[in-house]
Amino acid sequence: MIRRRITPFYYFSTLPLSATPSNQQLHPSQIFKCNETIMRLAKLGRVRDARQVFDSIPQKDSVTWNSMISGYIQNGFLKEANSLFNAFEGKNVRSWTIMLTGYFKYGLINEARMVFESMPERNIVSWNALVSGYVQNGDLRKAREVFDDMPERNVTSWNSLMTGYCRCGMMKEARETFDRMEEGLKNSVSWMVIISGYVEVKEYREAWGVFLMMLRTGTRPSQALLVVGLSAVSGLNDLDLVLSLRTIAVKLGLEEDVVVGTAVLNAYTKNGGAYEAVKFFELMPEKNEYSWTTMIAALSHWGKLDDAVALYERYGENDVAVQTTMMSVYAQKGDVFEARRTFDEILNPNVIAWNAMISGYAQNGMLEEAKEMFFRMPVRNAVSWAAIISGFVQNGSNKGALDLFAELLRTGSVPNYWGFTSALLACANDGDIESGRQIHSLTIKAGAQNNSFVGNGLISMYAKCKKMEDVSQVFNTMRMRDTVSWNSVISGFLENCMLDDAEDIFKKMPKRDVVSWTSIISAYVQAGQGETALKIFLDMLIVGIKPNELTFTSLLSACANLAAVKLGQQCHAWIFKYGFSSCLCVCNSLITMYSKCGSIDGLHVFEDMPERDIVTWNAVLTGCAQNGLGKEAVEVFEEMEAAGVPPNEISFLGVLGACTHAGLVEKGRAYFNSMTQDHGINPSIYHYTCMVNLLGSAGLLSEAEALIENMPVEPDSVIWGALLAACKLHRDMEIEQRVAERLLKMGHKDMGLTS
DNA sequence: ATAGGGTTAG
Repeated sequence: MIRRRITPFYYFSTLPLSATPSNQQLHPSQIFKCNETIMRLAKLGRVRDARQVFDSIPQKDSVTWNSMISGYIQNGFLKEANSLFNAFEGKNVRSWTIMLTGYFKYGLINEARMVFESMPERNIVSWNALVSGYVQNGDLRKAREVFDDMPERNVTSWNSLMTGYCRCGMMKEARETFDRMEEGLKNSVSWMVIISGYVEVKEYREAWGVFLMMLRTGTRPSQALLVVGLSAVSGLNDLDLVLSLRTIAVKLGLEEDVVVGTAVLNAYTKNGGAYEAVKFFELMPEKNEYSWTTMIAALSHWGKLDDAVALYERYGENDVAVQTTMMSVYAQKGDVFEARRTFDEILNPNVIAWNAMISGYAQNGMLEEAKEMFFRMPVRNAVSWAAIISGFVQNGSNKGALDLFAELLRTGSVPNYWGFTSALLACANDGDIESGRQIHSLTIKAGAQNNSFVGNGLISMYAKCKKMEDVSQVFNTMRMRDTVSWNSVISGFLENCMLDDAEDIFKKMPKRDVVSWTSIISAYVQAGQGETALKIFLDMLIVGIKPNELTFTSLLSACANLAAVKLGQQCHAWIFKYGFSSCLCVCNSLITMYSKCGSIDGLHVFEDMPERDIVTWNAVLTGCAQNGLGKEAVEVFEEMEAAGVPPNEISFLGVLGACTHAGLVEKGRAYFNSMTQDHGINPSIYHYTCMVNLLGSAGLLSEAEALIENMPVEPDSVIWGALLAACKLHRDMEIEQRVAERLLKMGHKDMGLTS
């Protein structure tokens, strides 16, 4: 919102207005200046001031009238625009065209069409405005109809139609239109529309192909085209291409240009060129808020949160985009108060900033605060809905999410597809088929059922509720079926243990992506068919799909279960090749795989890791313990504590097992006691079983028996079995007798074989 | 008066 102020004198200082009686003649150049003032004021949102100038002009020309009408339209005053239009006796084609675009701008398609029909004369610009109006309102059929009916067409007509196809993701039609254009007719906008259209639908190869085509025609790329080319390259994962575009930029004298520079920076960050990006950023001769935002956001995406903070402190200025990025950095660090402080520093927070704050709270489990912000924010959009509802879903409060969804319905708002998708996710998680069906019918009422996101949400919801007939029904009637839809059906079948059906769909789908391949691979891993999983993985490499971290995690778990260390090593090589050797979860799986295969190579992985989490430490710890390296495991545990990583339940299971192997009874006791005392973790039955093993193997059988008798959890057959085995080992007939009786009572006759 | 262009929230 732009606040209206009293018009300062200097706006009129060039005009003789205040001193001039309104009937005095103005020189044409003075009228020209007045007209300019009207346009400038309208652009600033100061329509009333513009109107004052308008009224004070004694002889208005057609530009004066048209500027004022257009000024009203720009600021949403359609009624005023219309009455001025009606009052204007000398209206010309331009006046009519302004009204036409005005009605289209606010979605009043019928009114716009009526203006067009009543026009006394039309030129090519009015026809183009009609095409573009339909395009902007998403009515491609009408746009095409008008385009075909036009008496003549120029480059703008063609570009408008193409823009329409691109906005609807109809790239085939867009390309046909582009190819139908005469070579000489194409201008830089035509190239831009088609290239950015491909980028929009993530068809970066195609986008880059067209860019190269353009270079071959000898077209000299403008600054904007270079930027679009860079955005195409940013999806291709090829740093050499970035370099080649930089070379072109140098040739065009645009290498120092901030906008081009920021696009280069962005391309580096999106292509995994972390080193290049940082170097380029530091050497940029001019940086603006866009450059800083891009660099900080990239650091944040790479998980280098502290570097992001450091860079922000270097920036030292206030800019909404930079601050918004920082809010999400702080939220990711778990420092939600710093995020809030940053938000409070923003002078005029926009929707994006509000949304960042909402999801920041939601990410940190502060749902009440998120909700408070949500209801307090001045303008809500699609993301606000998604943020708050999915915040509730992520915090396990599916009911809360659905209540919120209902509350939003009560406010009379019609949810958009993001709102629907989040609500459907809540139903899916909750297995709430009733609400799911209700939302399904709401999507149809709202005309959102053809949206691919909504459709995919419906598929997942029905799949989670085990309603596979409904899954098929939704899938078969979907208009916009994308790879995600196919993938959702596959994972639906897999969740319902229908591996054959899943494979059937996998074979039928037109375009398989990483997710499709990975889900089918992990399905075979989970079904215990590691060899098949590996075979499918090889097929995936052959067809040229780049695996992701999840693919490798699944694969490694297959290797681990097969104890196939050779294959595991082969995976390790692939992981290097595809650049996942620093990925936390992949490294964690590698460690687990090596230790389950009885190899110590996991320790090398561990040593080279740039960052470690609790899972990493536990993997090494239990790996050592399971491979008989009891002493080493204890060392790892101590190292972990020294590194400031608080141990969890699993760490204690590992270290207690290690103590048993190494015969460290005292140490084991101390760790067991520190669990509750120092870490506030209540020992589970498994921890007690570890203790029984520890005491039992040391021959402290009565102490072990007492421990079982006095523990706060119900003993099971496993823990008694452990004690029984220890009794047999140490030939303690008395306790063995008692334990055997206990086991017999529990209905287990031969527990001596366990443990 | 009609067509296009770098960053940020999920």
